[in-house]
Amino acid sequence: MAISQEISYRLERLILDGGLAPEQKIPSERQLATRLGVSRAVIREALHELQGRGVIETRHGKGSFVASMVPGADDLGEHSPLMHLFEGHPRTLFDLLEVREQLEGQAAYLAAQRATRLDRHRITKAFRALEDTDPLSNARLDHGFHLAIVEASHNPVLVHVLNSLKNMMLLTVQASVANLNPREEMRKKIVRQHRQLYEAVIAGKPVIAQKAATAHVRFVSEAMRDMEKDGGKLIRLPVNQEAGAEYSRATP
Amino acid sequence: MAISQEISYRLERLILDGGLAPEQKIPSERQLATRLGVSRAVIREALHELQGRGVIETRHGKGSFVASMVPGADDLGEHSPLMHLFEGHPRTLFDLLEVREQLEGQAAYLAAQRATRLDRHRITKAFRALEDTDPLSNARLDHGFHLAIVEASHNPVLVHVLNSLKNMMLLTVQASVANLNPREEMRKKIVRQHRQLYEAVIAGKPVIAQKAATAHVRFVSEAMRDMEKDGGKLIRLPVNQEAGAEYSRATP
DNA sequence: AGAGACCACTGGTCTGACCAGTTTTTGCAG
DNA sequence: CTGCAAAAACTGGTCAGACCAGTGGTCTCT
Repeated sequence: MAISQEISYRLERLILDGGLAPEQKIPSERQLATRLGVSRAVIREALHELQGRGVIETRHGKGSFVASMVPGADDLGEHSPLMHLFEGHPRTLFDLLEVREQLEGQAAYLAAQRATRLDRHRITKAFRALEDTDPLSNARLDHGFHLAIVEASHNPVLVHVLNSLKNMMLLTVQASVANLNPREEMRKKIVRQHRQLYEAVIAGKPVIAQKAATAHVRFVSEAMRDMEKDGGKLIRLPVNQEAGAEYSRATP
Repeated sequence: MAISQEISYRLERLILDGGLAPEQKIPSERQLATRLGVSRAVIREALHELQGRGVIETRHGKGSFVASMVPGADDLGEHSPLMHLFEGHPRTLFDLLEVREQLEGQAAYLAAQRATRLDRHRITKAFRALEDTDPLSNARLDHGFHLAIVEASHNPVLVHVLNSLKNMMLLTVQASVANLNPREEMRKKIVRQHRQLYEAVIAGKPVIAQKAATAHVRFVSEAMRDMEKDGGKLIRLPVNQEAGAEYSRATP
């Protein structure tokens, strides 16, 4: 098999397995060439192949980046993959949460089944960090906790899809906790939900973990819906890559 | 835009518009380079892009060819382009199915809840078409049926994610039915599962519909796992053709 | 006629150079 | 010291020419 193919496969595997997060920059062509001991031409051909598959995006003068959406899915268009969904559809956020509810549940289920000792350690660490922190920096830690569980599911597809959904959410409104934490009473409920989820996963109880996770997402979802109904506007972020990119970078 | 991109687009349109037939040979790299007045490197990059998209296939010493739509008569089965997903990491396909199982279930659940009269009509139409058809063209109809249900969920995110997953599957192996239908006994089981799913959705029974959908995907998944265990090769399918393309087009 | 050497294709890789955007560093002027 | 513009040091994009490695036809010699 051609070297360029092997390289493109290796890179794709790396990305699919979650080794490289969406929006993350991959090494420069010259670096890859040197590091893998091949010419730059081969690297370029491999990258073009991944580009054709929609796995990466390349920008002149900047570099190549892991595509933000599910690989193989994008129609390779010029504009952002899912932006058309957001035009004047107030439901979209809740559509996202609806799907997330399901997948977070599955992730929790699988994590309770499959978590290794290392996974449990990571989850515990993330949970502890989340427990004793000021609400301001909570968003990132909240993400870290859920991410640890998702990764413990040992399903790279699940990791990738949920990561994509989370990034999509960040493009529309700020993460859940930032919107809800201001209300002390809600904060307590969420903390309790986190604890239930945590304990179920660590104890290896799939069904309970799944229910805890779905209940948590649903709770957040409904809380947001209530907020919006009360006229409280959800915090909207500018629709550029900044938020998502920075968020990704900050949570490796 | 990069020249290599322009060329890849030009070639792709040429192929899709019928200017080049499947299995037909594409001019050699050196010829294209001379004729288009660019270096051979950019031609190679453009071709690799098309290769990544599954539009063409390239064989050392022979040339590049428009990808065939018919998977049957391929001698490439052994070292097929994307089998790498199985080498040393045989889980990936099943990771996909694992997630699909969950989401198809949710889609069925929501469809049973939310399907409008028009949705039911569409689903019924797709189901009827699927019922009385020769197994050869089944793959497309199978997609159509499931798609109708997913769309009836009225959750655009769900539609998009499932579409993505299905496209990812098409990148690795042909859709379920094409691989399983050859065994008459399995075909019957699948038909029965489809009927159960159909009736539950139309009858507006979410829980039953969900169970039918997840059971169906799981059945297919396990059947594929068995096939692979038995040494049976899964059939590969070019990406851009028929089922995949139509599936994408049908989700505006 | 058959077998094998040969040659003219094909794609695959390498090298090193230069062009074109982007970001960082530098260094001078205020 | 600050501010800002020039310069340097990145990034990917393109080009040229060379050589290696498979494929298939031809042509000769037996």
